[in-house]
Amino acid sequence: MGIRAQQKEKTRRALVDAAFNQLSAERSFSSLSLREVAREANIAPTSFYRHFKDMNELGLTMVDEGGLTLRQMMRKGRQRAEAGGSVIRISVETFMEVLESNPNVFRILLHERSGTSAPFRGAVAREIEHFISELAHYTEATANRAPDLAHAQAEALVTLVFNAGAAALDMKRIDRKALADRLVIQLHMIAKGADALQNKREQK
Amino acid sequence: MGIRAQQKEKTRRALVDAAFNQLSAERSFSSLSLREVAREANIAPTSFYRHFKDMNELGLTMVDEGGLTLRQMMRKGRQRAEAGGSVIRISVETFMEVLESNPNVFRILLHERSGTSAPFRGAVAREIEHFISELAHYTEATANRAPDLAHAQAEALVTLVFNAGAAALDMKRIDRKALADRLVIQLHMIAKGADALQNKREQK
DNA sequence: TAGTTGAGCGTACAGCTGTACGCTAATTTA
DNA sequence: TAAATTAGCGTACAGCTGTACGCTCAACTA
Repeated sequence: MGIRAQQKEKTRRALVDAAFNQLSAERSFSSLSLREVAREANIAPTSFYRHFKDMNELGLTMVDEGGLTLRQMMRKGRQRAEAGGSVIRISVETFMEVLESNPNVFRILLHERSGTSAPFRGAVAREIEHFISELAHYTEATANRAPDLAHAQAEALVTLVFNAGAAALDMKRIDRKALADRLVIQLHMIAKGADALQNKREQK
Repeated sequence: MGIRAQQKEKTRRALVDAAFNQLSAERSFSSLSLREVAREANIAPTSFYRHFKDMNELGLTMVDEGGLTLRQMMRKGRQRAEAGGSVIRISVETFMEVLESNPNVFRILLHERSGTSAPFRGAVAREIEHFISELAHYTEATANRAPDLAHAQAEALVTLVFNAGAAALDMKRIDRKALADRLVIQLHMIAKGADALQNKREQK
């Protein structure tokens, strides 16, 4: 890659990172201004346009990175689960770790599901949908679950985990522990309940 | 109440209603400006201050009204449940009805859990927490459930229902039906799972 | 090597924002 | 009835926003 393209990529990253860094409990992506992001990236406001058409396009890029993080998390979780132990507990632990090291990636996925443009919301929804069906297939295979049940189960699971994650983002470590424990219980409920529904069907 | 106080109350309502009316999938509360709200309420921007210190205070008022709606919903659900039938299905139906007739009340409770001030987020969290523990007590009483299990169950339930509600808000009616059906399945999973966990404890 | 490309900059502008200040006129109080 | 209160208004201003336009000069291409 030429010197020029290299520098361009570097600036682009600076913009994306600047945007991620400005996210916090009080600051949602949709409240960021183009100028703020450019400022944080040490770039003239007008130079922003050399990289993105507008803030929305920057946002879509960030959502894509969020999707990437989700896929990496899924892989990591599976690997750990293969080594044995409670799948639920391992999954929650993995999630909490990933959450802690990428808080702002999750802020985008968790908190930006309204108040933004339709394409943006669609992109977020698609990433999460993708994650859910990947999980559903996994459950279908390992627990021999009917497709519709597997999907409902996976969706419930992801909803609970992500919601807990959203709450955990702005908590002290000690409160997170309690939250994680309660989450494990809830996931157990779902697993047991899904088993029960599946058995009931098979008896018919 | 004097003529003066009456008129003041009327204007205040106009402001609150104006704010609610401006909410939509693309427009979150935190993106509303004081001037926009005043404009929609047919009031000079500076007159806003005769009623609220700032937008934040208006927001807190709106959250309070949201809490009121939740409590009314709970009462309505209980009444219907007493008449018999599947509690889960009745609850989902009630929720969907209330959601449909107060979409913007729910937008505040569902989508404004970040990107705003700490007091605001706290208020939203408190309303939802209140709703959860009311539900938990109900379950404790009717299903004779242990307190911690009842709370975990109620929390999971509310999380799933509210999340589904958030998704339903911007869906066509036909998609809502499918969503509601899946939600019913998920709630059944939780109920069955909670039963199973409770029984397991009692056997020990 | 000569010519082209393009990332980044500075200037400029219209449009929006929150809010300070002082006025009016209707209601309330004494 | 006279005085005090106050909801609502208009004007004004500084500070922010997105973005149009044209320049520079380092890197690339032929």
